[in-house]
Amino acid sequence: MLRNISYNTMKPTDSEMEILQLLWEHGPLTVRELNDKLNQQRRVGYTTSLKMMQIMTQKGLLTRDTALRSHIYSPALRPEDVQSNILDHVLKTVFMGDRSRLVMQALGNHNVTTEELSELKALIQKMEEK
Amino acid sequence: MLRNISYNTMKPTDSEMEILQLLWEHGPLTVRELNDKLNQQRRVGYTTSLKMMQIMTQKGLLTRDTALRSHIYSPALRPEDVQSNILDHVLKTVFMGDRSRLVMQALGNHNVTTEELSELKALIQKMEEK
DNA sequence: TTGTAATTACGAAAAACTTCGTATATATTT
DNA sequence: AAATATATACGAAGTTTTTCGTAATTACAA
Repeated sequence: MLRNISYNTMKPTDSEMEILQLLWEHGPLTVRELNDKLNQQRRVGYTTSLKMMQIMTQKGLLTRDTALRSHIYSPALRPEDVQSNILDHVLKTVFMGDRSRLVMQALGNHNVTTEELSELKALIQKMEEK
Repeated sequence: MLRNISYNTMKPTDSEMEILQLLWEHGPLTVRELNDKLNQQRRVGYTTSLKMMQIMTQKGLLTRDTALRSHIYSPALRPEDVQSNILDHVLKTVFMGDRSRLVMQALGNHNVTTEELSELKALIQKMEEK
């Protein structure tokens, strides 16, 4: 259960998402480690990453272990929860609440693997049973 | 066909989306009309709306007819195009490119009407045929 | 016609987000 | 032990977005 997380916290900015992504993917990291990974994507100063992560910790997006000199940061939220919240927001503000339109848009104009297709069919099956 | 539209233009801010939504829904509007509608949702000053719409026009998000004293503003982009662009962005930055995860998330935990279900099935059918 | 209301243009303050420099502390190396 | 390297804290500058006040202009009404 998520508690003490404000609505805004659940809608991270693009820069915050970059950091969350890396932490979700590569587990708990020090600032140094994260900054190195970030710099494989674009040039960012060390203290910039540090400051971002400190702010994100304050906002409740990250937690950190300060036992050692190099603090170790972890994401405070599960990807599903952030994804769900952002998608709801996009649904409301961009798609005027039209969920099937969103899904169509997500599927249409794109190559979908047969694997994805069967996943989808399974899900639909499950929904029809209710 | 979209011309001279930068990547950023296609990713409007939340405030810009509010205005686009109203224009998409209620057709071309004067600043006064739009500001009235906006104020049914939240308190916004008239000149705030005016400035936003002027900036959005400059960015290429809106067009305007200045023939009369009260300029008449229209959206410059079709909802589908903006929606598609934003969804691609969310897919990349929030869902790490995992499209079926996004679709599952959009469908899961929510009531989907039987109508939406058959729409979906039809779409899947179509995709399987290719 | 003179004053009142409504409109646009525009500058700039306010707020939110991003970036970094500097100071300070802690560890490591020579 | 002294010099060097690495870490955190923190203030503040830089950017972008949002908000609004004021001035100038145009229409409308008394």
